[in-house]
Amino acid sequence: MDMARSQPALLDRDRLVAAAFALLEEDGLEGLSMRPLASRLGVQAPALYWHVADKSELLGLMAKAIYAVAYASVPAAADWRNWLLAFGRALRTAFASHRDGARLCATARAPRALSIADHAQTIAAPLVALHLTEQQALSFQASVISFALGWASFEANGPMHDYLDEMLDFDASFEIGLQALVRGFAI
Amino acid sequence: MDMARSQPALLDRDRLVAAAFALLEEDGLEGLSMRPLASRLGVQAPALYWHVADKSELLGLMAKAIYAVAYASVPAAADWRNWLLAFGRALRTAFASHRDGARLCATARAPRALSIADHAQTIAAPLVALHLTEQQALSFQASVISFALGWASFEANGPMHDYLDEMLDFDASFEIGLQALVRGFAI
DNA sequence: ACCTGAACACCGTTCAAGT
DNA sequence: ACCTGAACACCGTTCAAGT
Repeated sequence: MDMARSQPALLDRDRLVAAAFALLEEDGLEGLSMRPLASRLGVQAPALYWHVADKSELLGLMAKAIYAVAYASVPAAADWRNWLLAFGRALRTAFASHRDGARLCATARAPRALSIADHAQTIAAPLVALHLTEQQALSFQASVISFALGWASFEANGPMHDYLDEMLDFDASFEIGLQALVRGFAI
Repeated sequence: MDMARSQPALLDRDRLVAAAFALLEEDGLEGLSMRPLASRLGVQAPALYWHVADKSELLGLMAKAIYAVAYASVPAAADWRNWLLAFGRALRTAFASHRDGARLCATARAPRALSIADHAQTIAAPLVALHLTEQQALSFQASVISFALGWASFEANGPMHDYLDEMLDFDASFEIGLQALVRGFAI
């Protein structure tokens, strides 16, 4: 009835996270605060706390979304090494696809997992399908994530980037490191 | 003369950074703020801005100190692979030796380097002495730092740590990743 | 069930002024 | 040269109260 209120419709976690990403893009991680986020959603700041326990939960949801994109964009692979290579590249892309994405993921506390064992299985699944044990799958994945996250952190660090840019080919060196890592895993 | 004022003596950057580390240990990265830091030094908050341009410079100095400890603790090595292995372990130890050390280093912007070329040479020196080119030295080091920083970030992430602790041996998996990485570098 | 208004206890930083 | 006092423009979060 009231078409004048063109704004909100529904305020759920998904809209909240989407608006948070938009704000992140515009103002960076330091600009991502509750009051501007609320006003972007046509609402007062305390309203956000109905949908989310606190800011750190929001950051956790954002990090989770970034990882989800990376996992989803790994194509089917012929063997576990190729899966890990594609996963590493997908992670780097996912971190770089949002302003301060790497810093966000390095800062964010992991969202409380539902069932621990279930979740581990889900994460390990694509590698277990390619004949790794669950232990190996988790261990190798942890290494690839660490490498990609650390690398993306450096790349996004302004002064560090400018400093290294003159003597380092970021794309080529990332590729060298990733391939060294994945090739070095023994089973 | 005035022994009652047992406090400050001198307020220089070194005392500032030392106090900041002490505060970090007690209250973590979110507790590291300018007013408590100042009062710990027996001074008002604005006084800090005489010694440091802003908080991000302070964080940069802290990160630099952590890296300096890691570099200094790498023993002489017989070849560049062993140097990189020792460096990777030293980094992990250095990050873990302060509460939120990894998050601090992932967040901090690099301090403005003096002379770019000089600094690169200094950093590359131990590896160049072991017969790598400066390009290789910087590239391989960047990969090892990325891996160690990313790994330490995970390890320090409370929920993530608890979640993975049941099915992952952190020490062993770090060693596997580091060795895979360093062994994989070709020259 | 979902949101507002008002408040609490903080932040980082600037700047005139003191010594 | 080094520091204080006071202020500005913010924070995250709680909580009673509204609808």
